[in-house]
This record gives sequence, C-alpha cells and structure tokens, in this order.
Amino acid sequence: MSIPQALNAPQREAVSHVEGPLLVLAGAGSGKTRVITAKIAHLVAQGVAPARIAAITFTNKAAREMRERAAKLLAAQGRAEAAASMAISTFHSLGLSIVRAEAKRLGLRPGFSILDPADLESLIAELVGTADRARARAAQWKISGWKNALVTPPRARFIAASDDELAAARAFAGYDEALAAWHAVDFDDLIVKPVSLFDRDPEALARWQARFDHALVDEYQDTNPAQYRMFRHLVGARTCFTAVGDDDQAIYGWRGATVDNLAQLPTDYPSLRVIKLEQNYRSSARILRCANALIANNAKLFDKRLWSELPHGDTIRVTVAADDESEAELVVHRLLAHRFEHRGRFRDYAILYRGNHQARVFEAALRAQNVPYAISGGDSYFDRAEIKDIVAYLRLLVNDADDPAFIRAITTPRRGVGQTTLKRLSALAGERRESLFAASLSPALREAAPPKAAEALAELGSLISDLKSRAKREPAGRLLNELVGRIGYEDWLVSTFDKRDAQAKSTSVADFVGWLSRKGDTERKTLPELTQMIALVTMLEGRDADDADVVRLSTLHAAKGLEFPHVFLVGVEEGILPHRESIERGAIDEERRLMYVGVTRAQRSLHLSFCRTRRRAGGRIDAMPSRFIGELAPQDLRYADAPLPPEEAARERAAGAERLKALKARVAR
DNA sequence: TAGAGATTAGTTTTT
DNA sequence: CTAATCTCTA
Repeated sequence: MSIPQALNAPQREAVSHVEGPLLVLAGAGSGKTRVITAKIAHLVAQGVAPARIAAITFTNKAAREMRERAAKLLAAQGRAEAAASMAISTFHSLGLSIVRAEAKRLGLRPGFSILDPADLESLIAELVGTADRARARAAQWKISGWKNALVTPPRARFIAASDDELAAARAFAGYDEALAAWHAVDFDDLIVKPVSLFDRDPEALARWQARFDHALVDEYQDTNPAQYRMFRHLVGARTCFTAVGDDDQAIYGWRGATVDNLAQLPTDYPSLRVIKLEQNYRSSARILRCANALIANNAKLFDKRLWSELPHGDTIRVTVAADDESEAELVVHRLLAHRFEHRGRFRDYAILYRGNHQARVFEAALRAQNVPYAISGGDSYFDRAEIKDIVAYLRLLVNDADDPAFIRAITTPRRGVGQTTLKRLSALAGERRESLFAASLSPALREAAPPKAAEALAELGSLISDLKSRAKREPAGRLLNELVGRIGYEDWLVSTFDKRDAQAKSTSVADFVGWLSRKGDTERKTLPELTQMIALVTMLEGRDADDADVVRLSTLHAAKGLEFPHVFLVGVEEGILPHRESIERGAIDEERRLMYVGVTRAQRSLHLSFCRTRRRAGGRIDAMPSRFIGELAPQDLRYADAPLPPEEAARERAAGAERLKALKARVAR
C-alpha cells in the first residue's frame, strides 16, 4: 500500500524486498533514484525510523536530490515530519560523522582539521625530496590510492613496483605522522579511519551497527575497497541492505573504485537477491540503440539489455569543426537554432565534455551570443583563494596545531612575516616538538625576529586566543565578521588586486560569511562542525542554478545521474574521449563507459561534435574523430554540414568515405 | 620582506 | 597563449 503503483514490476520488487541483502542492477534511465526514494518511504511506512535508514551517495548533489525526493514521498504519506531525521549522506560525510563521534578513540581533538590535497602538496614534496610539483602530485596520488585500497605504509613499501612508487611508499608513513601531529585528516582518512577503528574495536563497531536497520548505497559500482569495507562493517551480520549500481556506468576506476565490489557481492552475501531494472524511461529508442551498440564493445559483468517504449526520435547529429573555437561556435549556433525551432528553454540543453578545460571556449561562445549558462563541477567555490584564506583562520581557531593553516593565516594578508621568520619558527617548533602556533608565542622567538614580524605574531596569537575563548558562547556569524574585520582583509584586497578583482573577492567573502552564519544559526552547528563541513561541501550555489533557465556545461563525470532533453557531447576525439592517458594505460573500457554515460544523459536529441585540429599551448595539433563514434549504430548518425571552406569540405568528404570504409570493414568482421 | 617583471611549464575525471 | 611560479630590486 505504501508502494506507489506507478512503479513497474521489478521496481516494485526492489522496493518491497526489505529483509535480506539486495543488489539492484539499474541501467541508465531505469528509475533508480525513484526506487531508492520509494524504498526509503516504504521502510518508513513499515515502521522503520528514518534516522535508522542509512542512505549513502557519492556526491552532495545526489544526496540533496535524494533527500528532496524522499521528503516529497514522505509528505505524501502524511509523514512530512519524518523527513528531517533521514540519514542521507555521502560516504565522506558519513565518515566525518563517525570520525567526529569517535575522535577521542582515534587520537584526534574535537576540532581536528580536514586538509584538502592542495594543503598537503608541499608536505609530500618535502617528504619525497622533490621540488617538482608533478612528481609530488604523483606521489600524493599514489598514497591516496593505497589508502583507498586499505594498504598500510609497510605494505606499500613491499608492493612498490618502481622507484617513484618506492619514494611515495617511504613518504607514506611520514605523511600520516605529520597529519597526526597537526590533528588533521585528509579526505581518504574519513573512510579509512572509521574502517580501521571498526577493524580493531568490536565495541565501537557494535555501537555503529546498532544505529541502522537498513543501508542503501547508490552508484555502488563506484565504491572503492575502503568504502566497501566501511559499508560491510555498518551492515554487519544483519545484512539488510540495498546496493544500487550499474557496471556499465563505472567511471571512477582512476579514483580506486573497482567493479570487483560488484562482482564480489554475490560471494560475500550468498543470500543476495539480484533484481535488474532494464526498462529505460529516459531516452528515445534511437539514442538507446546507439548506447547499447557502444557498450556492447565492453566485456560484461552482468547480462543486461536496456529497452524502451519511447518512439524512435531524431537522428543523432554529428558535427565536424575545423578547430575548437569553431566547434564551440557551431555548437552554440545549432543549440540556438534548435531551441528556436522547438520553442524550448535553455535549461533543456546541456553541453558535456571530457575535461574541465574544454569549458573555456564554450563559455566564450555562449557569452558572445548572450546565452545564459551555468557550469557544474570545475573549480569549487571553496577553492577560491579568498575563501581558503578565511577558512585557514577558522581552522587555526578551532585547531591551533594545524600548521598549514597557521602558515596561510600568518602570511595572508602580508604583515611582515616571510620566509626567514617562518624558517626560524619551524626550527624552534621542531626542536620543541610543538606546533608553529605554540612556537610563535615563545618570547625567545619574538626577540630574534624583526620588530614588525614579532608584532604580527603577537597580534595573531591574541586574535586567535580571544576569538577562541568566545567561540562557545557567541554566534559563529558575529565571530566571523569580527575576524574578517580584525585582520584587515578588505584593505588588503583593495591594495593587492585591481578594483574589479578586489570587488569580486570581497563579495565572495561576504557571501561566504553570510552563508556560514546562517548555517550556524539554523543548524545550530558549533564552530568546529562548521569548519569541518566546509571541507566537504562543494557547491554553495546549488539549488538556484538547478532551477534557473540556463544551458548546463558539465564534465561527463559530473553529469552522471542527470538527464537533459537535448545533449551536445563535444570534443569526441581520439586523445580526449578516449583520453590519451587512458589509451596509454589500456583503460579504454572505462572511457567507453564515460561515453556511454554521456550518450544516455540525452532524452530526445543527441549531438556529437569533434574538431579536425585543436589549439594547444600556442600551437595547433591535429585531431581524429573518436573510435567511439564508429561504434555507434551507423544508420542513426547524420553528419551535419559544417560551413567549411571548399578545400576543407573536400577533405571532409574524403575523410567521411574513409570512415565509411572503416565501418564496413568493421561490420564485415 | 614585498611587489614588480621575467620565465616557464602546462592538458583528465573529484569527495 | 595563459597562468602560475620564480627572480630580482627597492
């Protein structure tokens, strides 16, 4: 009765199966979010408290959408009040809750810092003994990979297969020690720390297991070994869970995700029930046929056949452009023409691409035509320098052992403390085995430092201790405003940047402070909680942009889970999609799944485009159409006539004939 | 120490 | 061709 009639048979089955372990293999557009939200509502209707259902997603956006849709269903059941206590979160924010609750057992202070990779790059460089940023990042990447695979530092040294890997493995232990000394964790630790705690502490494990009656994981194919282990721990012997995933949409292998977790599930849970959702409600039959043809080139883990009752729909348009700038122009023109012809809205259109940098030319072309747009993904609001500056002060306020935060705070705004003083300070701190902040309070150092630097250190020290003493009693908003005022941030912005930049930065700081204050008031969060949350939240301007009538620009990764009436998939070239690095690593399958994700975002029309040449680093490079275009159903493709000069057009026809020949050869085989 | 100009390296996806 | 990093001078 609590199961909506609007669900199809397998969907209903997935919702009503509440007793044992369940795997839902949900093809693209088969209504998986619908199933998950209906299941939450169903469980609540069955008497399960909303707080006892752990629903786990990968992104904040997915969590937000799930929360909203589940809340609607609950409201329809007259249980609107239940929505507030739903335990819907990302893997990382769930991990954060656990680390926060168990901080003491994990040897962390309540105000522990969460450092992002940028904060840790210089530490890694130092540990590896390199000045080369690329090398440092490679080592950092490697260490992150080991953490996600639950590999310990000694084990990493054992399995390291190259000199670079060995250097990274040797840095690994020192890296964790530095984090511990700073009372800090990295992103990966938010998963790894709970896992290691549960591994060694049965009492803590039992406590967390007792908190949930049912667990749901979305995008299960994208879990990494650490996440799977955390999930298994939480599920425990009760084994009441719903894992929803699609091996054809596994696109996070580069981040340590492994479809082994999907393959492993029937073995780990012999009573596992598997339900397939194969009816697609999203795309035209033609788009679906292309998607199926494409993905048929991959080895299959589970046999799955997507079908649709929707009409055939428009042919897929392929556009060939002379270079990336004209590709952007052509796409924007076609988009506008299409919108005019179909009297559509801007928000019905999405431009999808492989890498963030590809967005630039499209932004320029859209602006030139006065087309409103929004970019999802890309550089986060919280990565902006001015926000990180303010956050550094917050981190230091909450955790004075956070050396990276101290360094950023003392040097921005500039106030007479430079390399020399910092070096002296860090020598003293190392000698005394204390934090930079603690060392900065030492009278001995004050005497040795130049008067200006000594004064700055004293000022920061008293600012921090003053605000800290008031943090418990006074609202976060007031403290923040005072902080920004007392460090003279506005003045510094005005004197350092030109008028426009200073204005923009000042506005974004004001927005940030306002947002954080509201958060502090409405959700009654403490300063440490607010500070920790910032590290995991990526989009401030989420909701507004979703509703706005704008063209969406997005990477393929960030577009997963979304759908649009009309999709332009751009830069479909060898070297981009599939990406060059992936070709070299032989990871074509994952690139193909990425293309598959792109194709299956489209509901009514799909447009592909590629360039013949592309500007790069000042020069030009030749480009070839992606092999994936040749893998689509050829009868469904139409090459649009690009306005090319006659000579180009002739070459284009020749290239088309070549492609046709290649296709025929393919079919013959 | 801080800021202005010179130089040089860059291109994958993200919590 | 950018954008960030580096080097030099005040």
